[in-house]
Amino acid sequence: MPELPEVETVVRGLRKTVLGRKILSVWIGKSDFIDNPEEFPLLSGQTIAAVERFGKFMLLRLASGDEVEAAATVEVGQFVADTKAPDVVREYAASLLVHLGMTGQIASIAAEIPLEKHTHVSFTLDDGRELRYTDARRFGRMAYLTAELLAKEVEGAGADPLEVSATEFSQRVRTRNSRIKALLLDQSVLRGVGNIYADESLWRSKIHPARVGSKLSEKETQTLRRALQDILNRAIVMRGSSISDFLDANGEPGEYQRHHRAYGREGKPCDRCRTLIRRVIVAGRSSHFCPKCQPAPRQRKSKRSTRKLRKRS
DNA sequence: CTCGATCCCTGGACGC
DNA sequence: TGCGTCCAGGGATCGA
Repeated sequence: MPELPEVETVVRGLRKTVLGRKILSVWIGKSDFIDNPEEFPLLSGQTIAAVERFGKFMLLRLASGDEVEAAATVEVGQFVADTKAPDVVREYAASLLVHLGMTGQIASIAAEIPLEKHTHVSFTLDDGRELRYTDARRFGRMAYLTAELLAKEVEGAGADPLEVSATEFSQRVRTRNSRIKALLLDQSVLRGVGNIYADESLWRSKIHPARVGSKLSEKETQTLRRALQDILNRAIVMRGSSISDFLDANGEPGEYQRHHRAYGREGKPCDRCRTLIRRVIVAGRSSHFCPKCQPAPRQRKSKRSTRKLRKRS
């Protein structure tokens, strides 16, 4: 599932393949994952002036006519820190927002190659290729946004986990009574973290996923922040984790899944203490952790000590 | 504020 | 071979 490192990997790939390309026409198949498919014809004639990442979102910045020239000065293939994105947003009149959801893929494909079964959007480009969006489960999202709508979209977004300061991270985590796993996954707390990197960073920092944010010590909180940043950076270098069907913009898998220590390792020995990794549901998501290295919190306040087992008919 | 439940969607794993 | 069932999960939404 594409999280920050996977999205960053795709973005870097797209910068090499579609930056500066002009969109000639748009084809849409199924459109129930698109906010405003009826506006997509407006993309025709526009040029992809920049490709940016904002949390798990990708933004294809569009320019028409005069704007193209100005946009030509945008640095190519260079990492663009996105902490200032809310400001940068207004420099483009329009943007295409793309969220890969669980199974989304986007890439520049030679036009003569037949569409795949679940390709739902295809942009014809001026280099004879097509920028295609493929997404079997359609948990992804696309939207054509004016600068104004994009600003609204981005409003209230969490901090960039790679840029967040020690102070801000602490403030965002230690003032909350939610469990840390939920906080890490909450895009209004941090933008870009998903299930894999939440579990990996908690394992690294030896924090149980059900611990409550406000009950973490400052030291634990900063250990977590450093672990998260280090893991995300390493994952980016390895071009993300290929679980299920993540492929980058060149159709190639990432390598970071080989380095997972908790995620997907239920029943396997912890790399630190050999205790078997466990999987439980926290915040509605499966959470992998070492029961020894990541001790469970005392107890959570609950109305009934007996928990109801969900019945299945 | 925080929680759990539910829904969206489809492929893949598994049981029979 | 084929069918039914369950599960995965990001995010929105709703009621408690």
